[in-house]
Amino acid sequence: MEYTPPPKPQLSSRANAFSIAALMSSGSSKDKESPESTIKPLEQFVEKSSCAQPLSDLSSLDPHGDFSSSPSSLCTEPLIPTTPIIPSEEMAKISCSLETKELWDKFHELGTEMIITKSGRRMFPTIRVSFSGVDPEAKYIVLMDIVPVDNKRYRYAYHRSSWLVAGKADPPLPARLYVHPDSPFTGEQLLKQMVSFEKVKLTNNELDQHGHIILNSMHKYQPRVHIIKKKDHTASLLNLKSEEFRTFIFPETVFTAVTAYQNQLITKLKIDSNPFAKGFRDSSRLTDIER
Amino acid sequence: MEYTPPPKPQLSSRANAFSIAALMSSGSSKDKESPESTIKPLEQFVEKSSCAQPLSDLSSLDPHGDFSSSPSSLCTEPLIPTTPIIPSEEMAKISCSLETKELWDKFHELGTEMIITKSGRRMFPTIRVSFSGVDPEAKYIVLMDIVPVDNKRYRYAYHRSSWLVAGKADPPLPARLYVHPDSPFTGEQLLKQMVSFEKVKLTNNELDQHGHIILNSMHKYQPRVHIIKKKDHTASLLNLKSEEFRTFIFPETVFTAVTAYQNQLITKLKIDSNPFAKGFRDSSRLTDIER
DNA sequence: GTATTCTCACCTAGGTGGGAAGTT
DNA sequence: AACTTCCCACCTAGGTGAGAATAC
Repeated sequence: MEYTPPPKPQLSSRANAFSIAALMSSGSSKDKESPESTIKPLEQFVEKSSCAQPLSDLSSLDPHGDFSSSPSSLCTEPLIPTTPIIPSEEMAKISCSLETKELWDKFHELGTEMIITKSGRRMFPTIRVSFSGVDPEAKYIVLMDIVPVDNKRYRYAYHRSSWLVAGKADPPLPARLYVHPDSPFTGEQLLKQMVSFEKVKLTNNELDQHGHIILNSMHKYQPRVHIIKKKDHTASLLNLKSEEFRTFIFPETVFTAVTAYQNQLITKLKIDSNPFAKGFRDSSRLTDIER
Repeated sequence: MEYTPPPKPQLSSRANAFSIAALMSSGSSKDKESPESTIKPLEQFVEKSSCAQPLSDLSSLDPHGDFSSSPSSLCTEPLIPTTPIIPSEEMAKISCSLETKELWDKFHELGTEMIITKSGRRMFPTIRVSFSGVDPEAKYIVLMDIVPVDNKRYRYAYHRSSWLVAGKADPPLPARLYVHPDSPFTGEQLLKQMVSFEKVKLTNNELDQHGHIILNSMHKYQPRVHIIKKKDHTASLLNLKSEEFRTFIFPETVFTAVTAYQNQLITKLKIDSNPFAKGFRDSSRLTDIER
């Protein structure tokens, strides 16, 4: 039951918060303290997305609903953004697959929850993706963000073990991008190794200074993976328009942010599949007498 | 006594072995398995060094000899390489200081030893440097290597607690470069943050496949730090000639590679200053009775 | 009542030198 | 006799959910 990542070599990752400005100006900024004021809204990316699903279509709460009918973890279909933008022929070739799909599917069947804390909590399962169709000689920036699925707030009805709409969403929080810390990648690297977002952390602290992704508790979210082809001579935010984007969404990775697990089956699956929670597995807990 | 690095923000580092070819072709190769055959001899870099001390002058074994008379950890003097090469005006401005000088000095007084193992052992103390005089807008590759100080093999005379020459050096080993895994750096990053080589590992395994630095046991070595200004359009080994180099040597970081500590005072200083060895400090060891 | 925060035992992952055992 | 290898107890560093305490 414990989840062990497949043998494909992985790139390590380091926690890393980026503003678009820093990203574009240095090409590979590793500064951890990008000032909050320079972080630009997600929409700058969304408008250029080539594979972005209209998020209003993703609002099903039923864990056996729209998402579970998604046949594949490979996102290759160009979807219709509000302002349709056709990717270049070259970018259209790129595909991206979710390496951890099996485990995500198990969680998705139950209704995935992710803990958010003040200091930041990792996601489990981890988002790990592989790319194909990239140019081995080119350089790419790979990043992740997490966007609201709908405009609702939820609560969990323990007596019937299901999620209910509890009202309108809380005010939106500062949108943050998690640029994969090994960016920029060469296309050659992307073809050889999977990209793991294991170090990304989620927080409910609106004033977070660590660059973690800020979410509202009891709201439903969709992680997204973006890839940008980097041009060597682009060195400022102004050149952002000339970058080329693709956005990939894996519907089985949708989750509800919580400060404590609601569904006990989710707790059990986390304990059984996350190596760090091994101490809570039945066989290793001390009984009252042993203690 | 325990050494805590100063508060200046650090860049994390990841283990990383580079061939020059990979370094130059991708700009920032993160491939961990550079084929041995592509690793080029150190001399490609040495010939371009602007601050390389003639290593034959560094052969003193007496821990109170030449090195301790070195007045400063700031290496700014251009020294005379075999083929003198004048650094560009711009590169000549760069200076580099050893952030961990105080601790290195303590070890150097006793005669620093570094453990080498088959699987690779970290250095302690760690080499941590700060740069000044770099161009904030430029990109730099920062790397480290470790070169023999002389052509001798040594042994330790326990009864007199001193090192003796034991003969001629063993055959030289494949020279390896440790490119700092956060390379390339922007000049801006280098001015803000120190560069730490904490992840570099030393091995005595000539067939090492992990990219660790290979050393002969009972030989004396000098670590060196190199900085290369990276030009965006250079993308192959052929362009290496057009890169600009500076090399910095901190004589207080010279050490003898060993498979087990020889000088008990070195062991004691390691135990007292390396947090990972805390278990061996007097106060925390169990007596026979307690055990 | 519901949601959040905090501390804790219990893990993973991996860096230490000691010391026994092995090699040359 | 000198040197190397291997396993080990003991650390650092930090990721888990439980459950009590607190906040709203």
